Amino acid sequence: MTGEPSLRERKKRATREALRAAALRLALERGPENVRVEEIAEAAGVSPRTYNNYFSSREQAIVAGIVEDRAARVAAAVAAHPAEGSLGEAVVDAVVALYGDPGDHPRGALLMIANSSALRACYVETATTIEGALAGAIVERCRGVDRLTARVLAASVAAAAKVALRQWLRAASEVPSMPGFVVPSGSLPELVRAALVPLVPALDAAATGAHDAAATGAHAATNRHDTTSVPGAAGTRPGTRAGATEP
Amino acid sequence: MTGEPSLRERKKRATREALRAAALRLALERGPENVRVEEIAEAAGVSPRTYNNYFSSREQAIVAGIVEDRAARVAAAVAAHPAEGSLGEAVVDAVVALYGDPGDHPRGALLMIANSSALRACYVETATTIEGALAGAIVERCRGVDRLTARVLAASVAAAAKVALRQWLRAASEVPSMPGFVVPSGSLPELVRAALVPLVPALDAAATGAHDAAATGAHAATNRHDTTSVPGAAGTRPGTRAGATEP
DNA sequence: GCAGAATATTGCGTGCACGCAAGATTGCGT
DNA sequence: ACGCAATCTTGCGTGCACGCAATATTCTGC
Repeated sequence: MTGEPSLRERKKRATREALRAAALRLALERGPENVRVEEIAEAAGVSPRTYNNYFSSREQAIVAGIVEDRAARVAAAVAAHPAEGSLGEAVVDAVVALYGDPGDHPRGALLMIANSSALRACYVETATTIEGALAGAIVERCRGVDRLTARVLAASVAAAAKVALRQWLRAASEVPSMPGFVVPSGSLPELVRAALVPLVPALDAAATGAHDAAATGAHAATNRHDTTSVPGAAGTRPGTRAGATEP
Repeated sequence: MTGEPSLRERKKRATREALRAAALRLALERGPENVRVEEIAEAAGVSPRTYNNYFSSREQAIVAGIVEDRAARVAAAVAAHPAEGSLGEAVVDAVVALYGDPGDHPRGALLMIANSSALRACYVETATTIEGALAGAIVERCRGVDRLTARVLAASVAAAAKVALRQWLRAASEVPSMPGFVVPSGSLPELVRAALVPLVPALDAAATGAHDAAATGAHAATNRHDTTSVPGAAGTRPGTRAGATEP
């Protein structure tokens, strides 16, 4: 499925990986605030300018390793879920699994992220990565669902994940003594699941509404609203991500 | 209700307003890319450094006028909605009204925003402004709903609004001839409503689940999913604090 | 292989966001 | 009215993101 790895493609992957690794290593060694992009670039053997061709901010490279292939994984997890289950189950389980499996995280990485305000923001923001793939997986699983609806649901799921992440990271940041030194505690997967549960009705309703009357489950959430009466819904592209705005 | 506007407060409002107005005026006159923060600051009679004490990016000042008091307005709209209606209705109507009423927009403002990639991103991002207020309005309307659930629903609504905004802005940007000159067309309120509809089941389910069995509306969307029957779904971690905006 | 198209890398210049530490301004208690 | 505390403004310095154009590298048809 994944086509040929051309020379160019491999090189790009390699430099990206090198930058990512160097950024994480340096950040862990010297603290995230004491590492400059020039140093990351040098450690990876490219020019500083090239760095910004791969990552649009200093923090992205550091965080990139933790969240490398979220999009692909969540899509696969949704697709892999038994077709008998409801859409809500599938999506919730898939996303929970995403945050349940601690990839190859160097143990101090999450701790470092939790302690840096900039890294926290960047890390939370990466939850949006899954939007496109998740929307695709939803339409793939239940054909007939509106493209717009799928995108909305995917965006909602990502937003819920962001809320969970924020909550998790903040939970420990409010420790009275020792401000500025955060130790994330509690079960992140459970928190993510709890955050996603409120969206299950919406997911199931969309699924049953699209799948036609005889839906998977006997419990069709009655969806009175006709989701197809929309003027213009065109193809979509991921678009560019950029700066952080202050809540 | 609102206390006395102290001198300091008035001055801050004034300079903020001056910056906002100057930014919008200059951007409309000379095009958004041909305005530097130094000029905005000068036009407002403050130092360039002060500008960044009020707005964290160049685009924010330009967009600020269009979306000034979204948070307060949406909260008021939700609260003002007849209590007999469902939560979903209330929230959808409130948000649709937000984007339906074209405040005092100078007519070319939205057009300019639609044509500038940076401004588009910033404008779309402002949808998150409503999150906090909306979450507060939800818990205010239906007591007993989880703080976390309210935050998730609010975030989902904001995310849906963002999807709608993106779609709306993109709809015209894909005009074959004349790329780079966008004319947003179609009914934004309708698009927003369409984007929010898929979330109605989730909103109503949360409301009925929290409010106890006897739901508000006669036509309660039947939803069997008990939002509280999930391990750790409801009042899970003892750290669930709703509250202030995040720095 | 080779020429040319396509694409990636790099250096340079510019504007910008923001931490920091004075200096100016306002708020408040006495 | 006075002085102290709180807060805002400002200048300065630093690092950073990114457009642009030149250069190097890879791809493609022949």
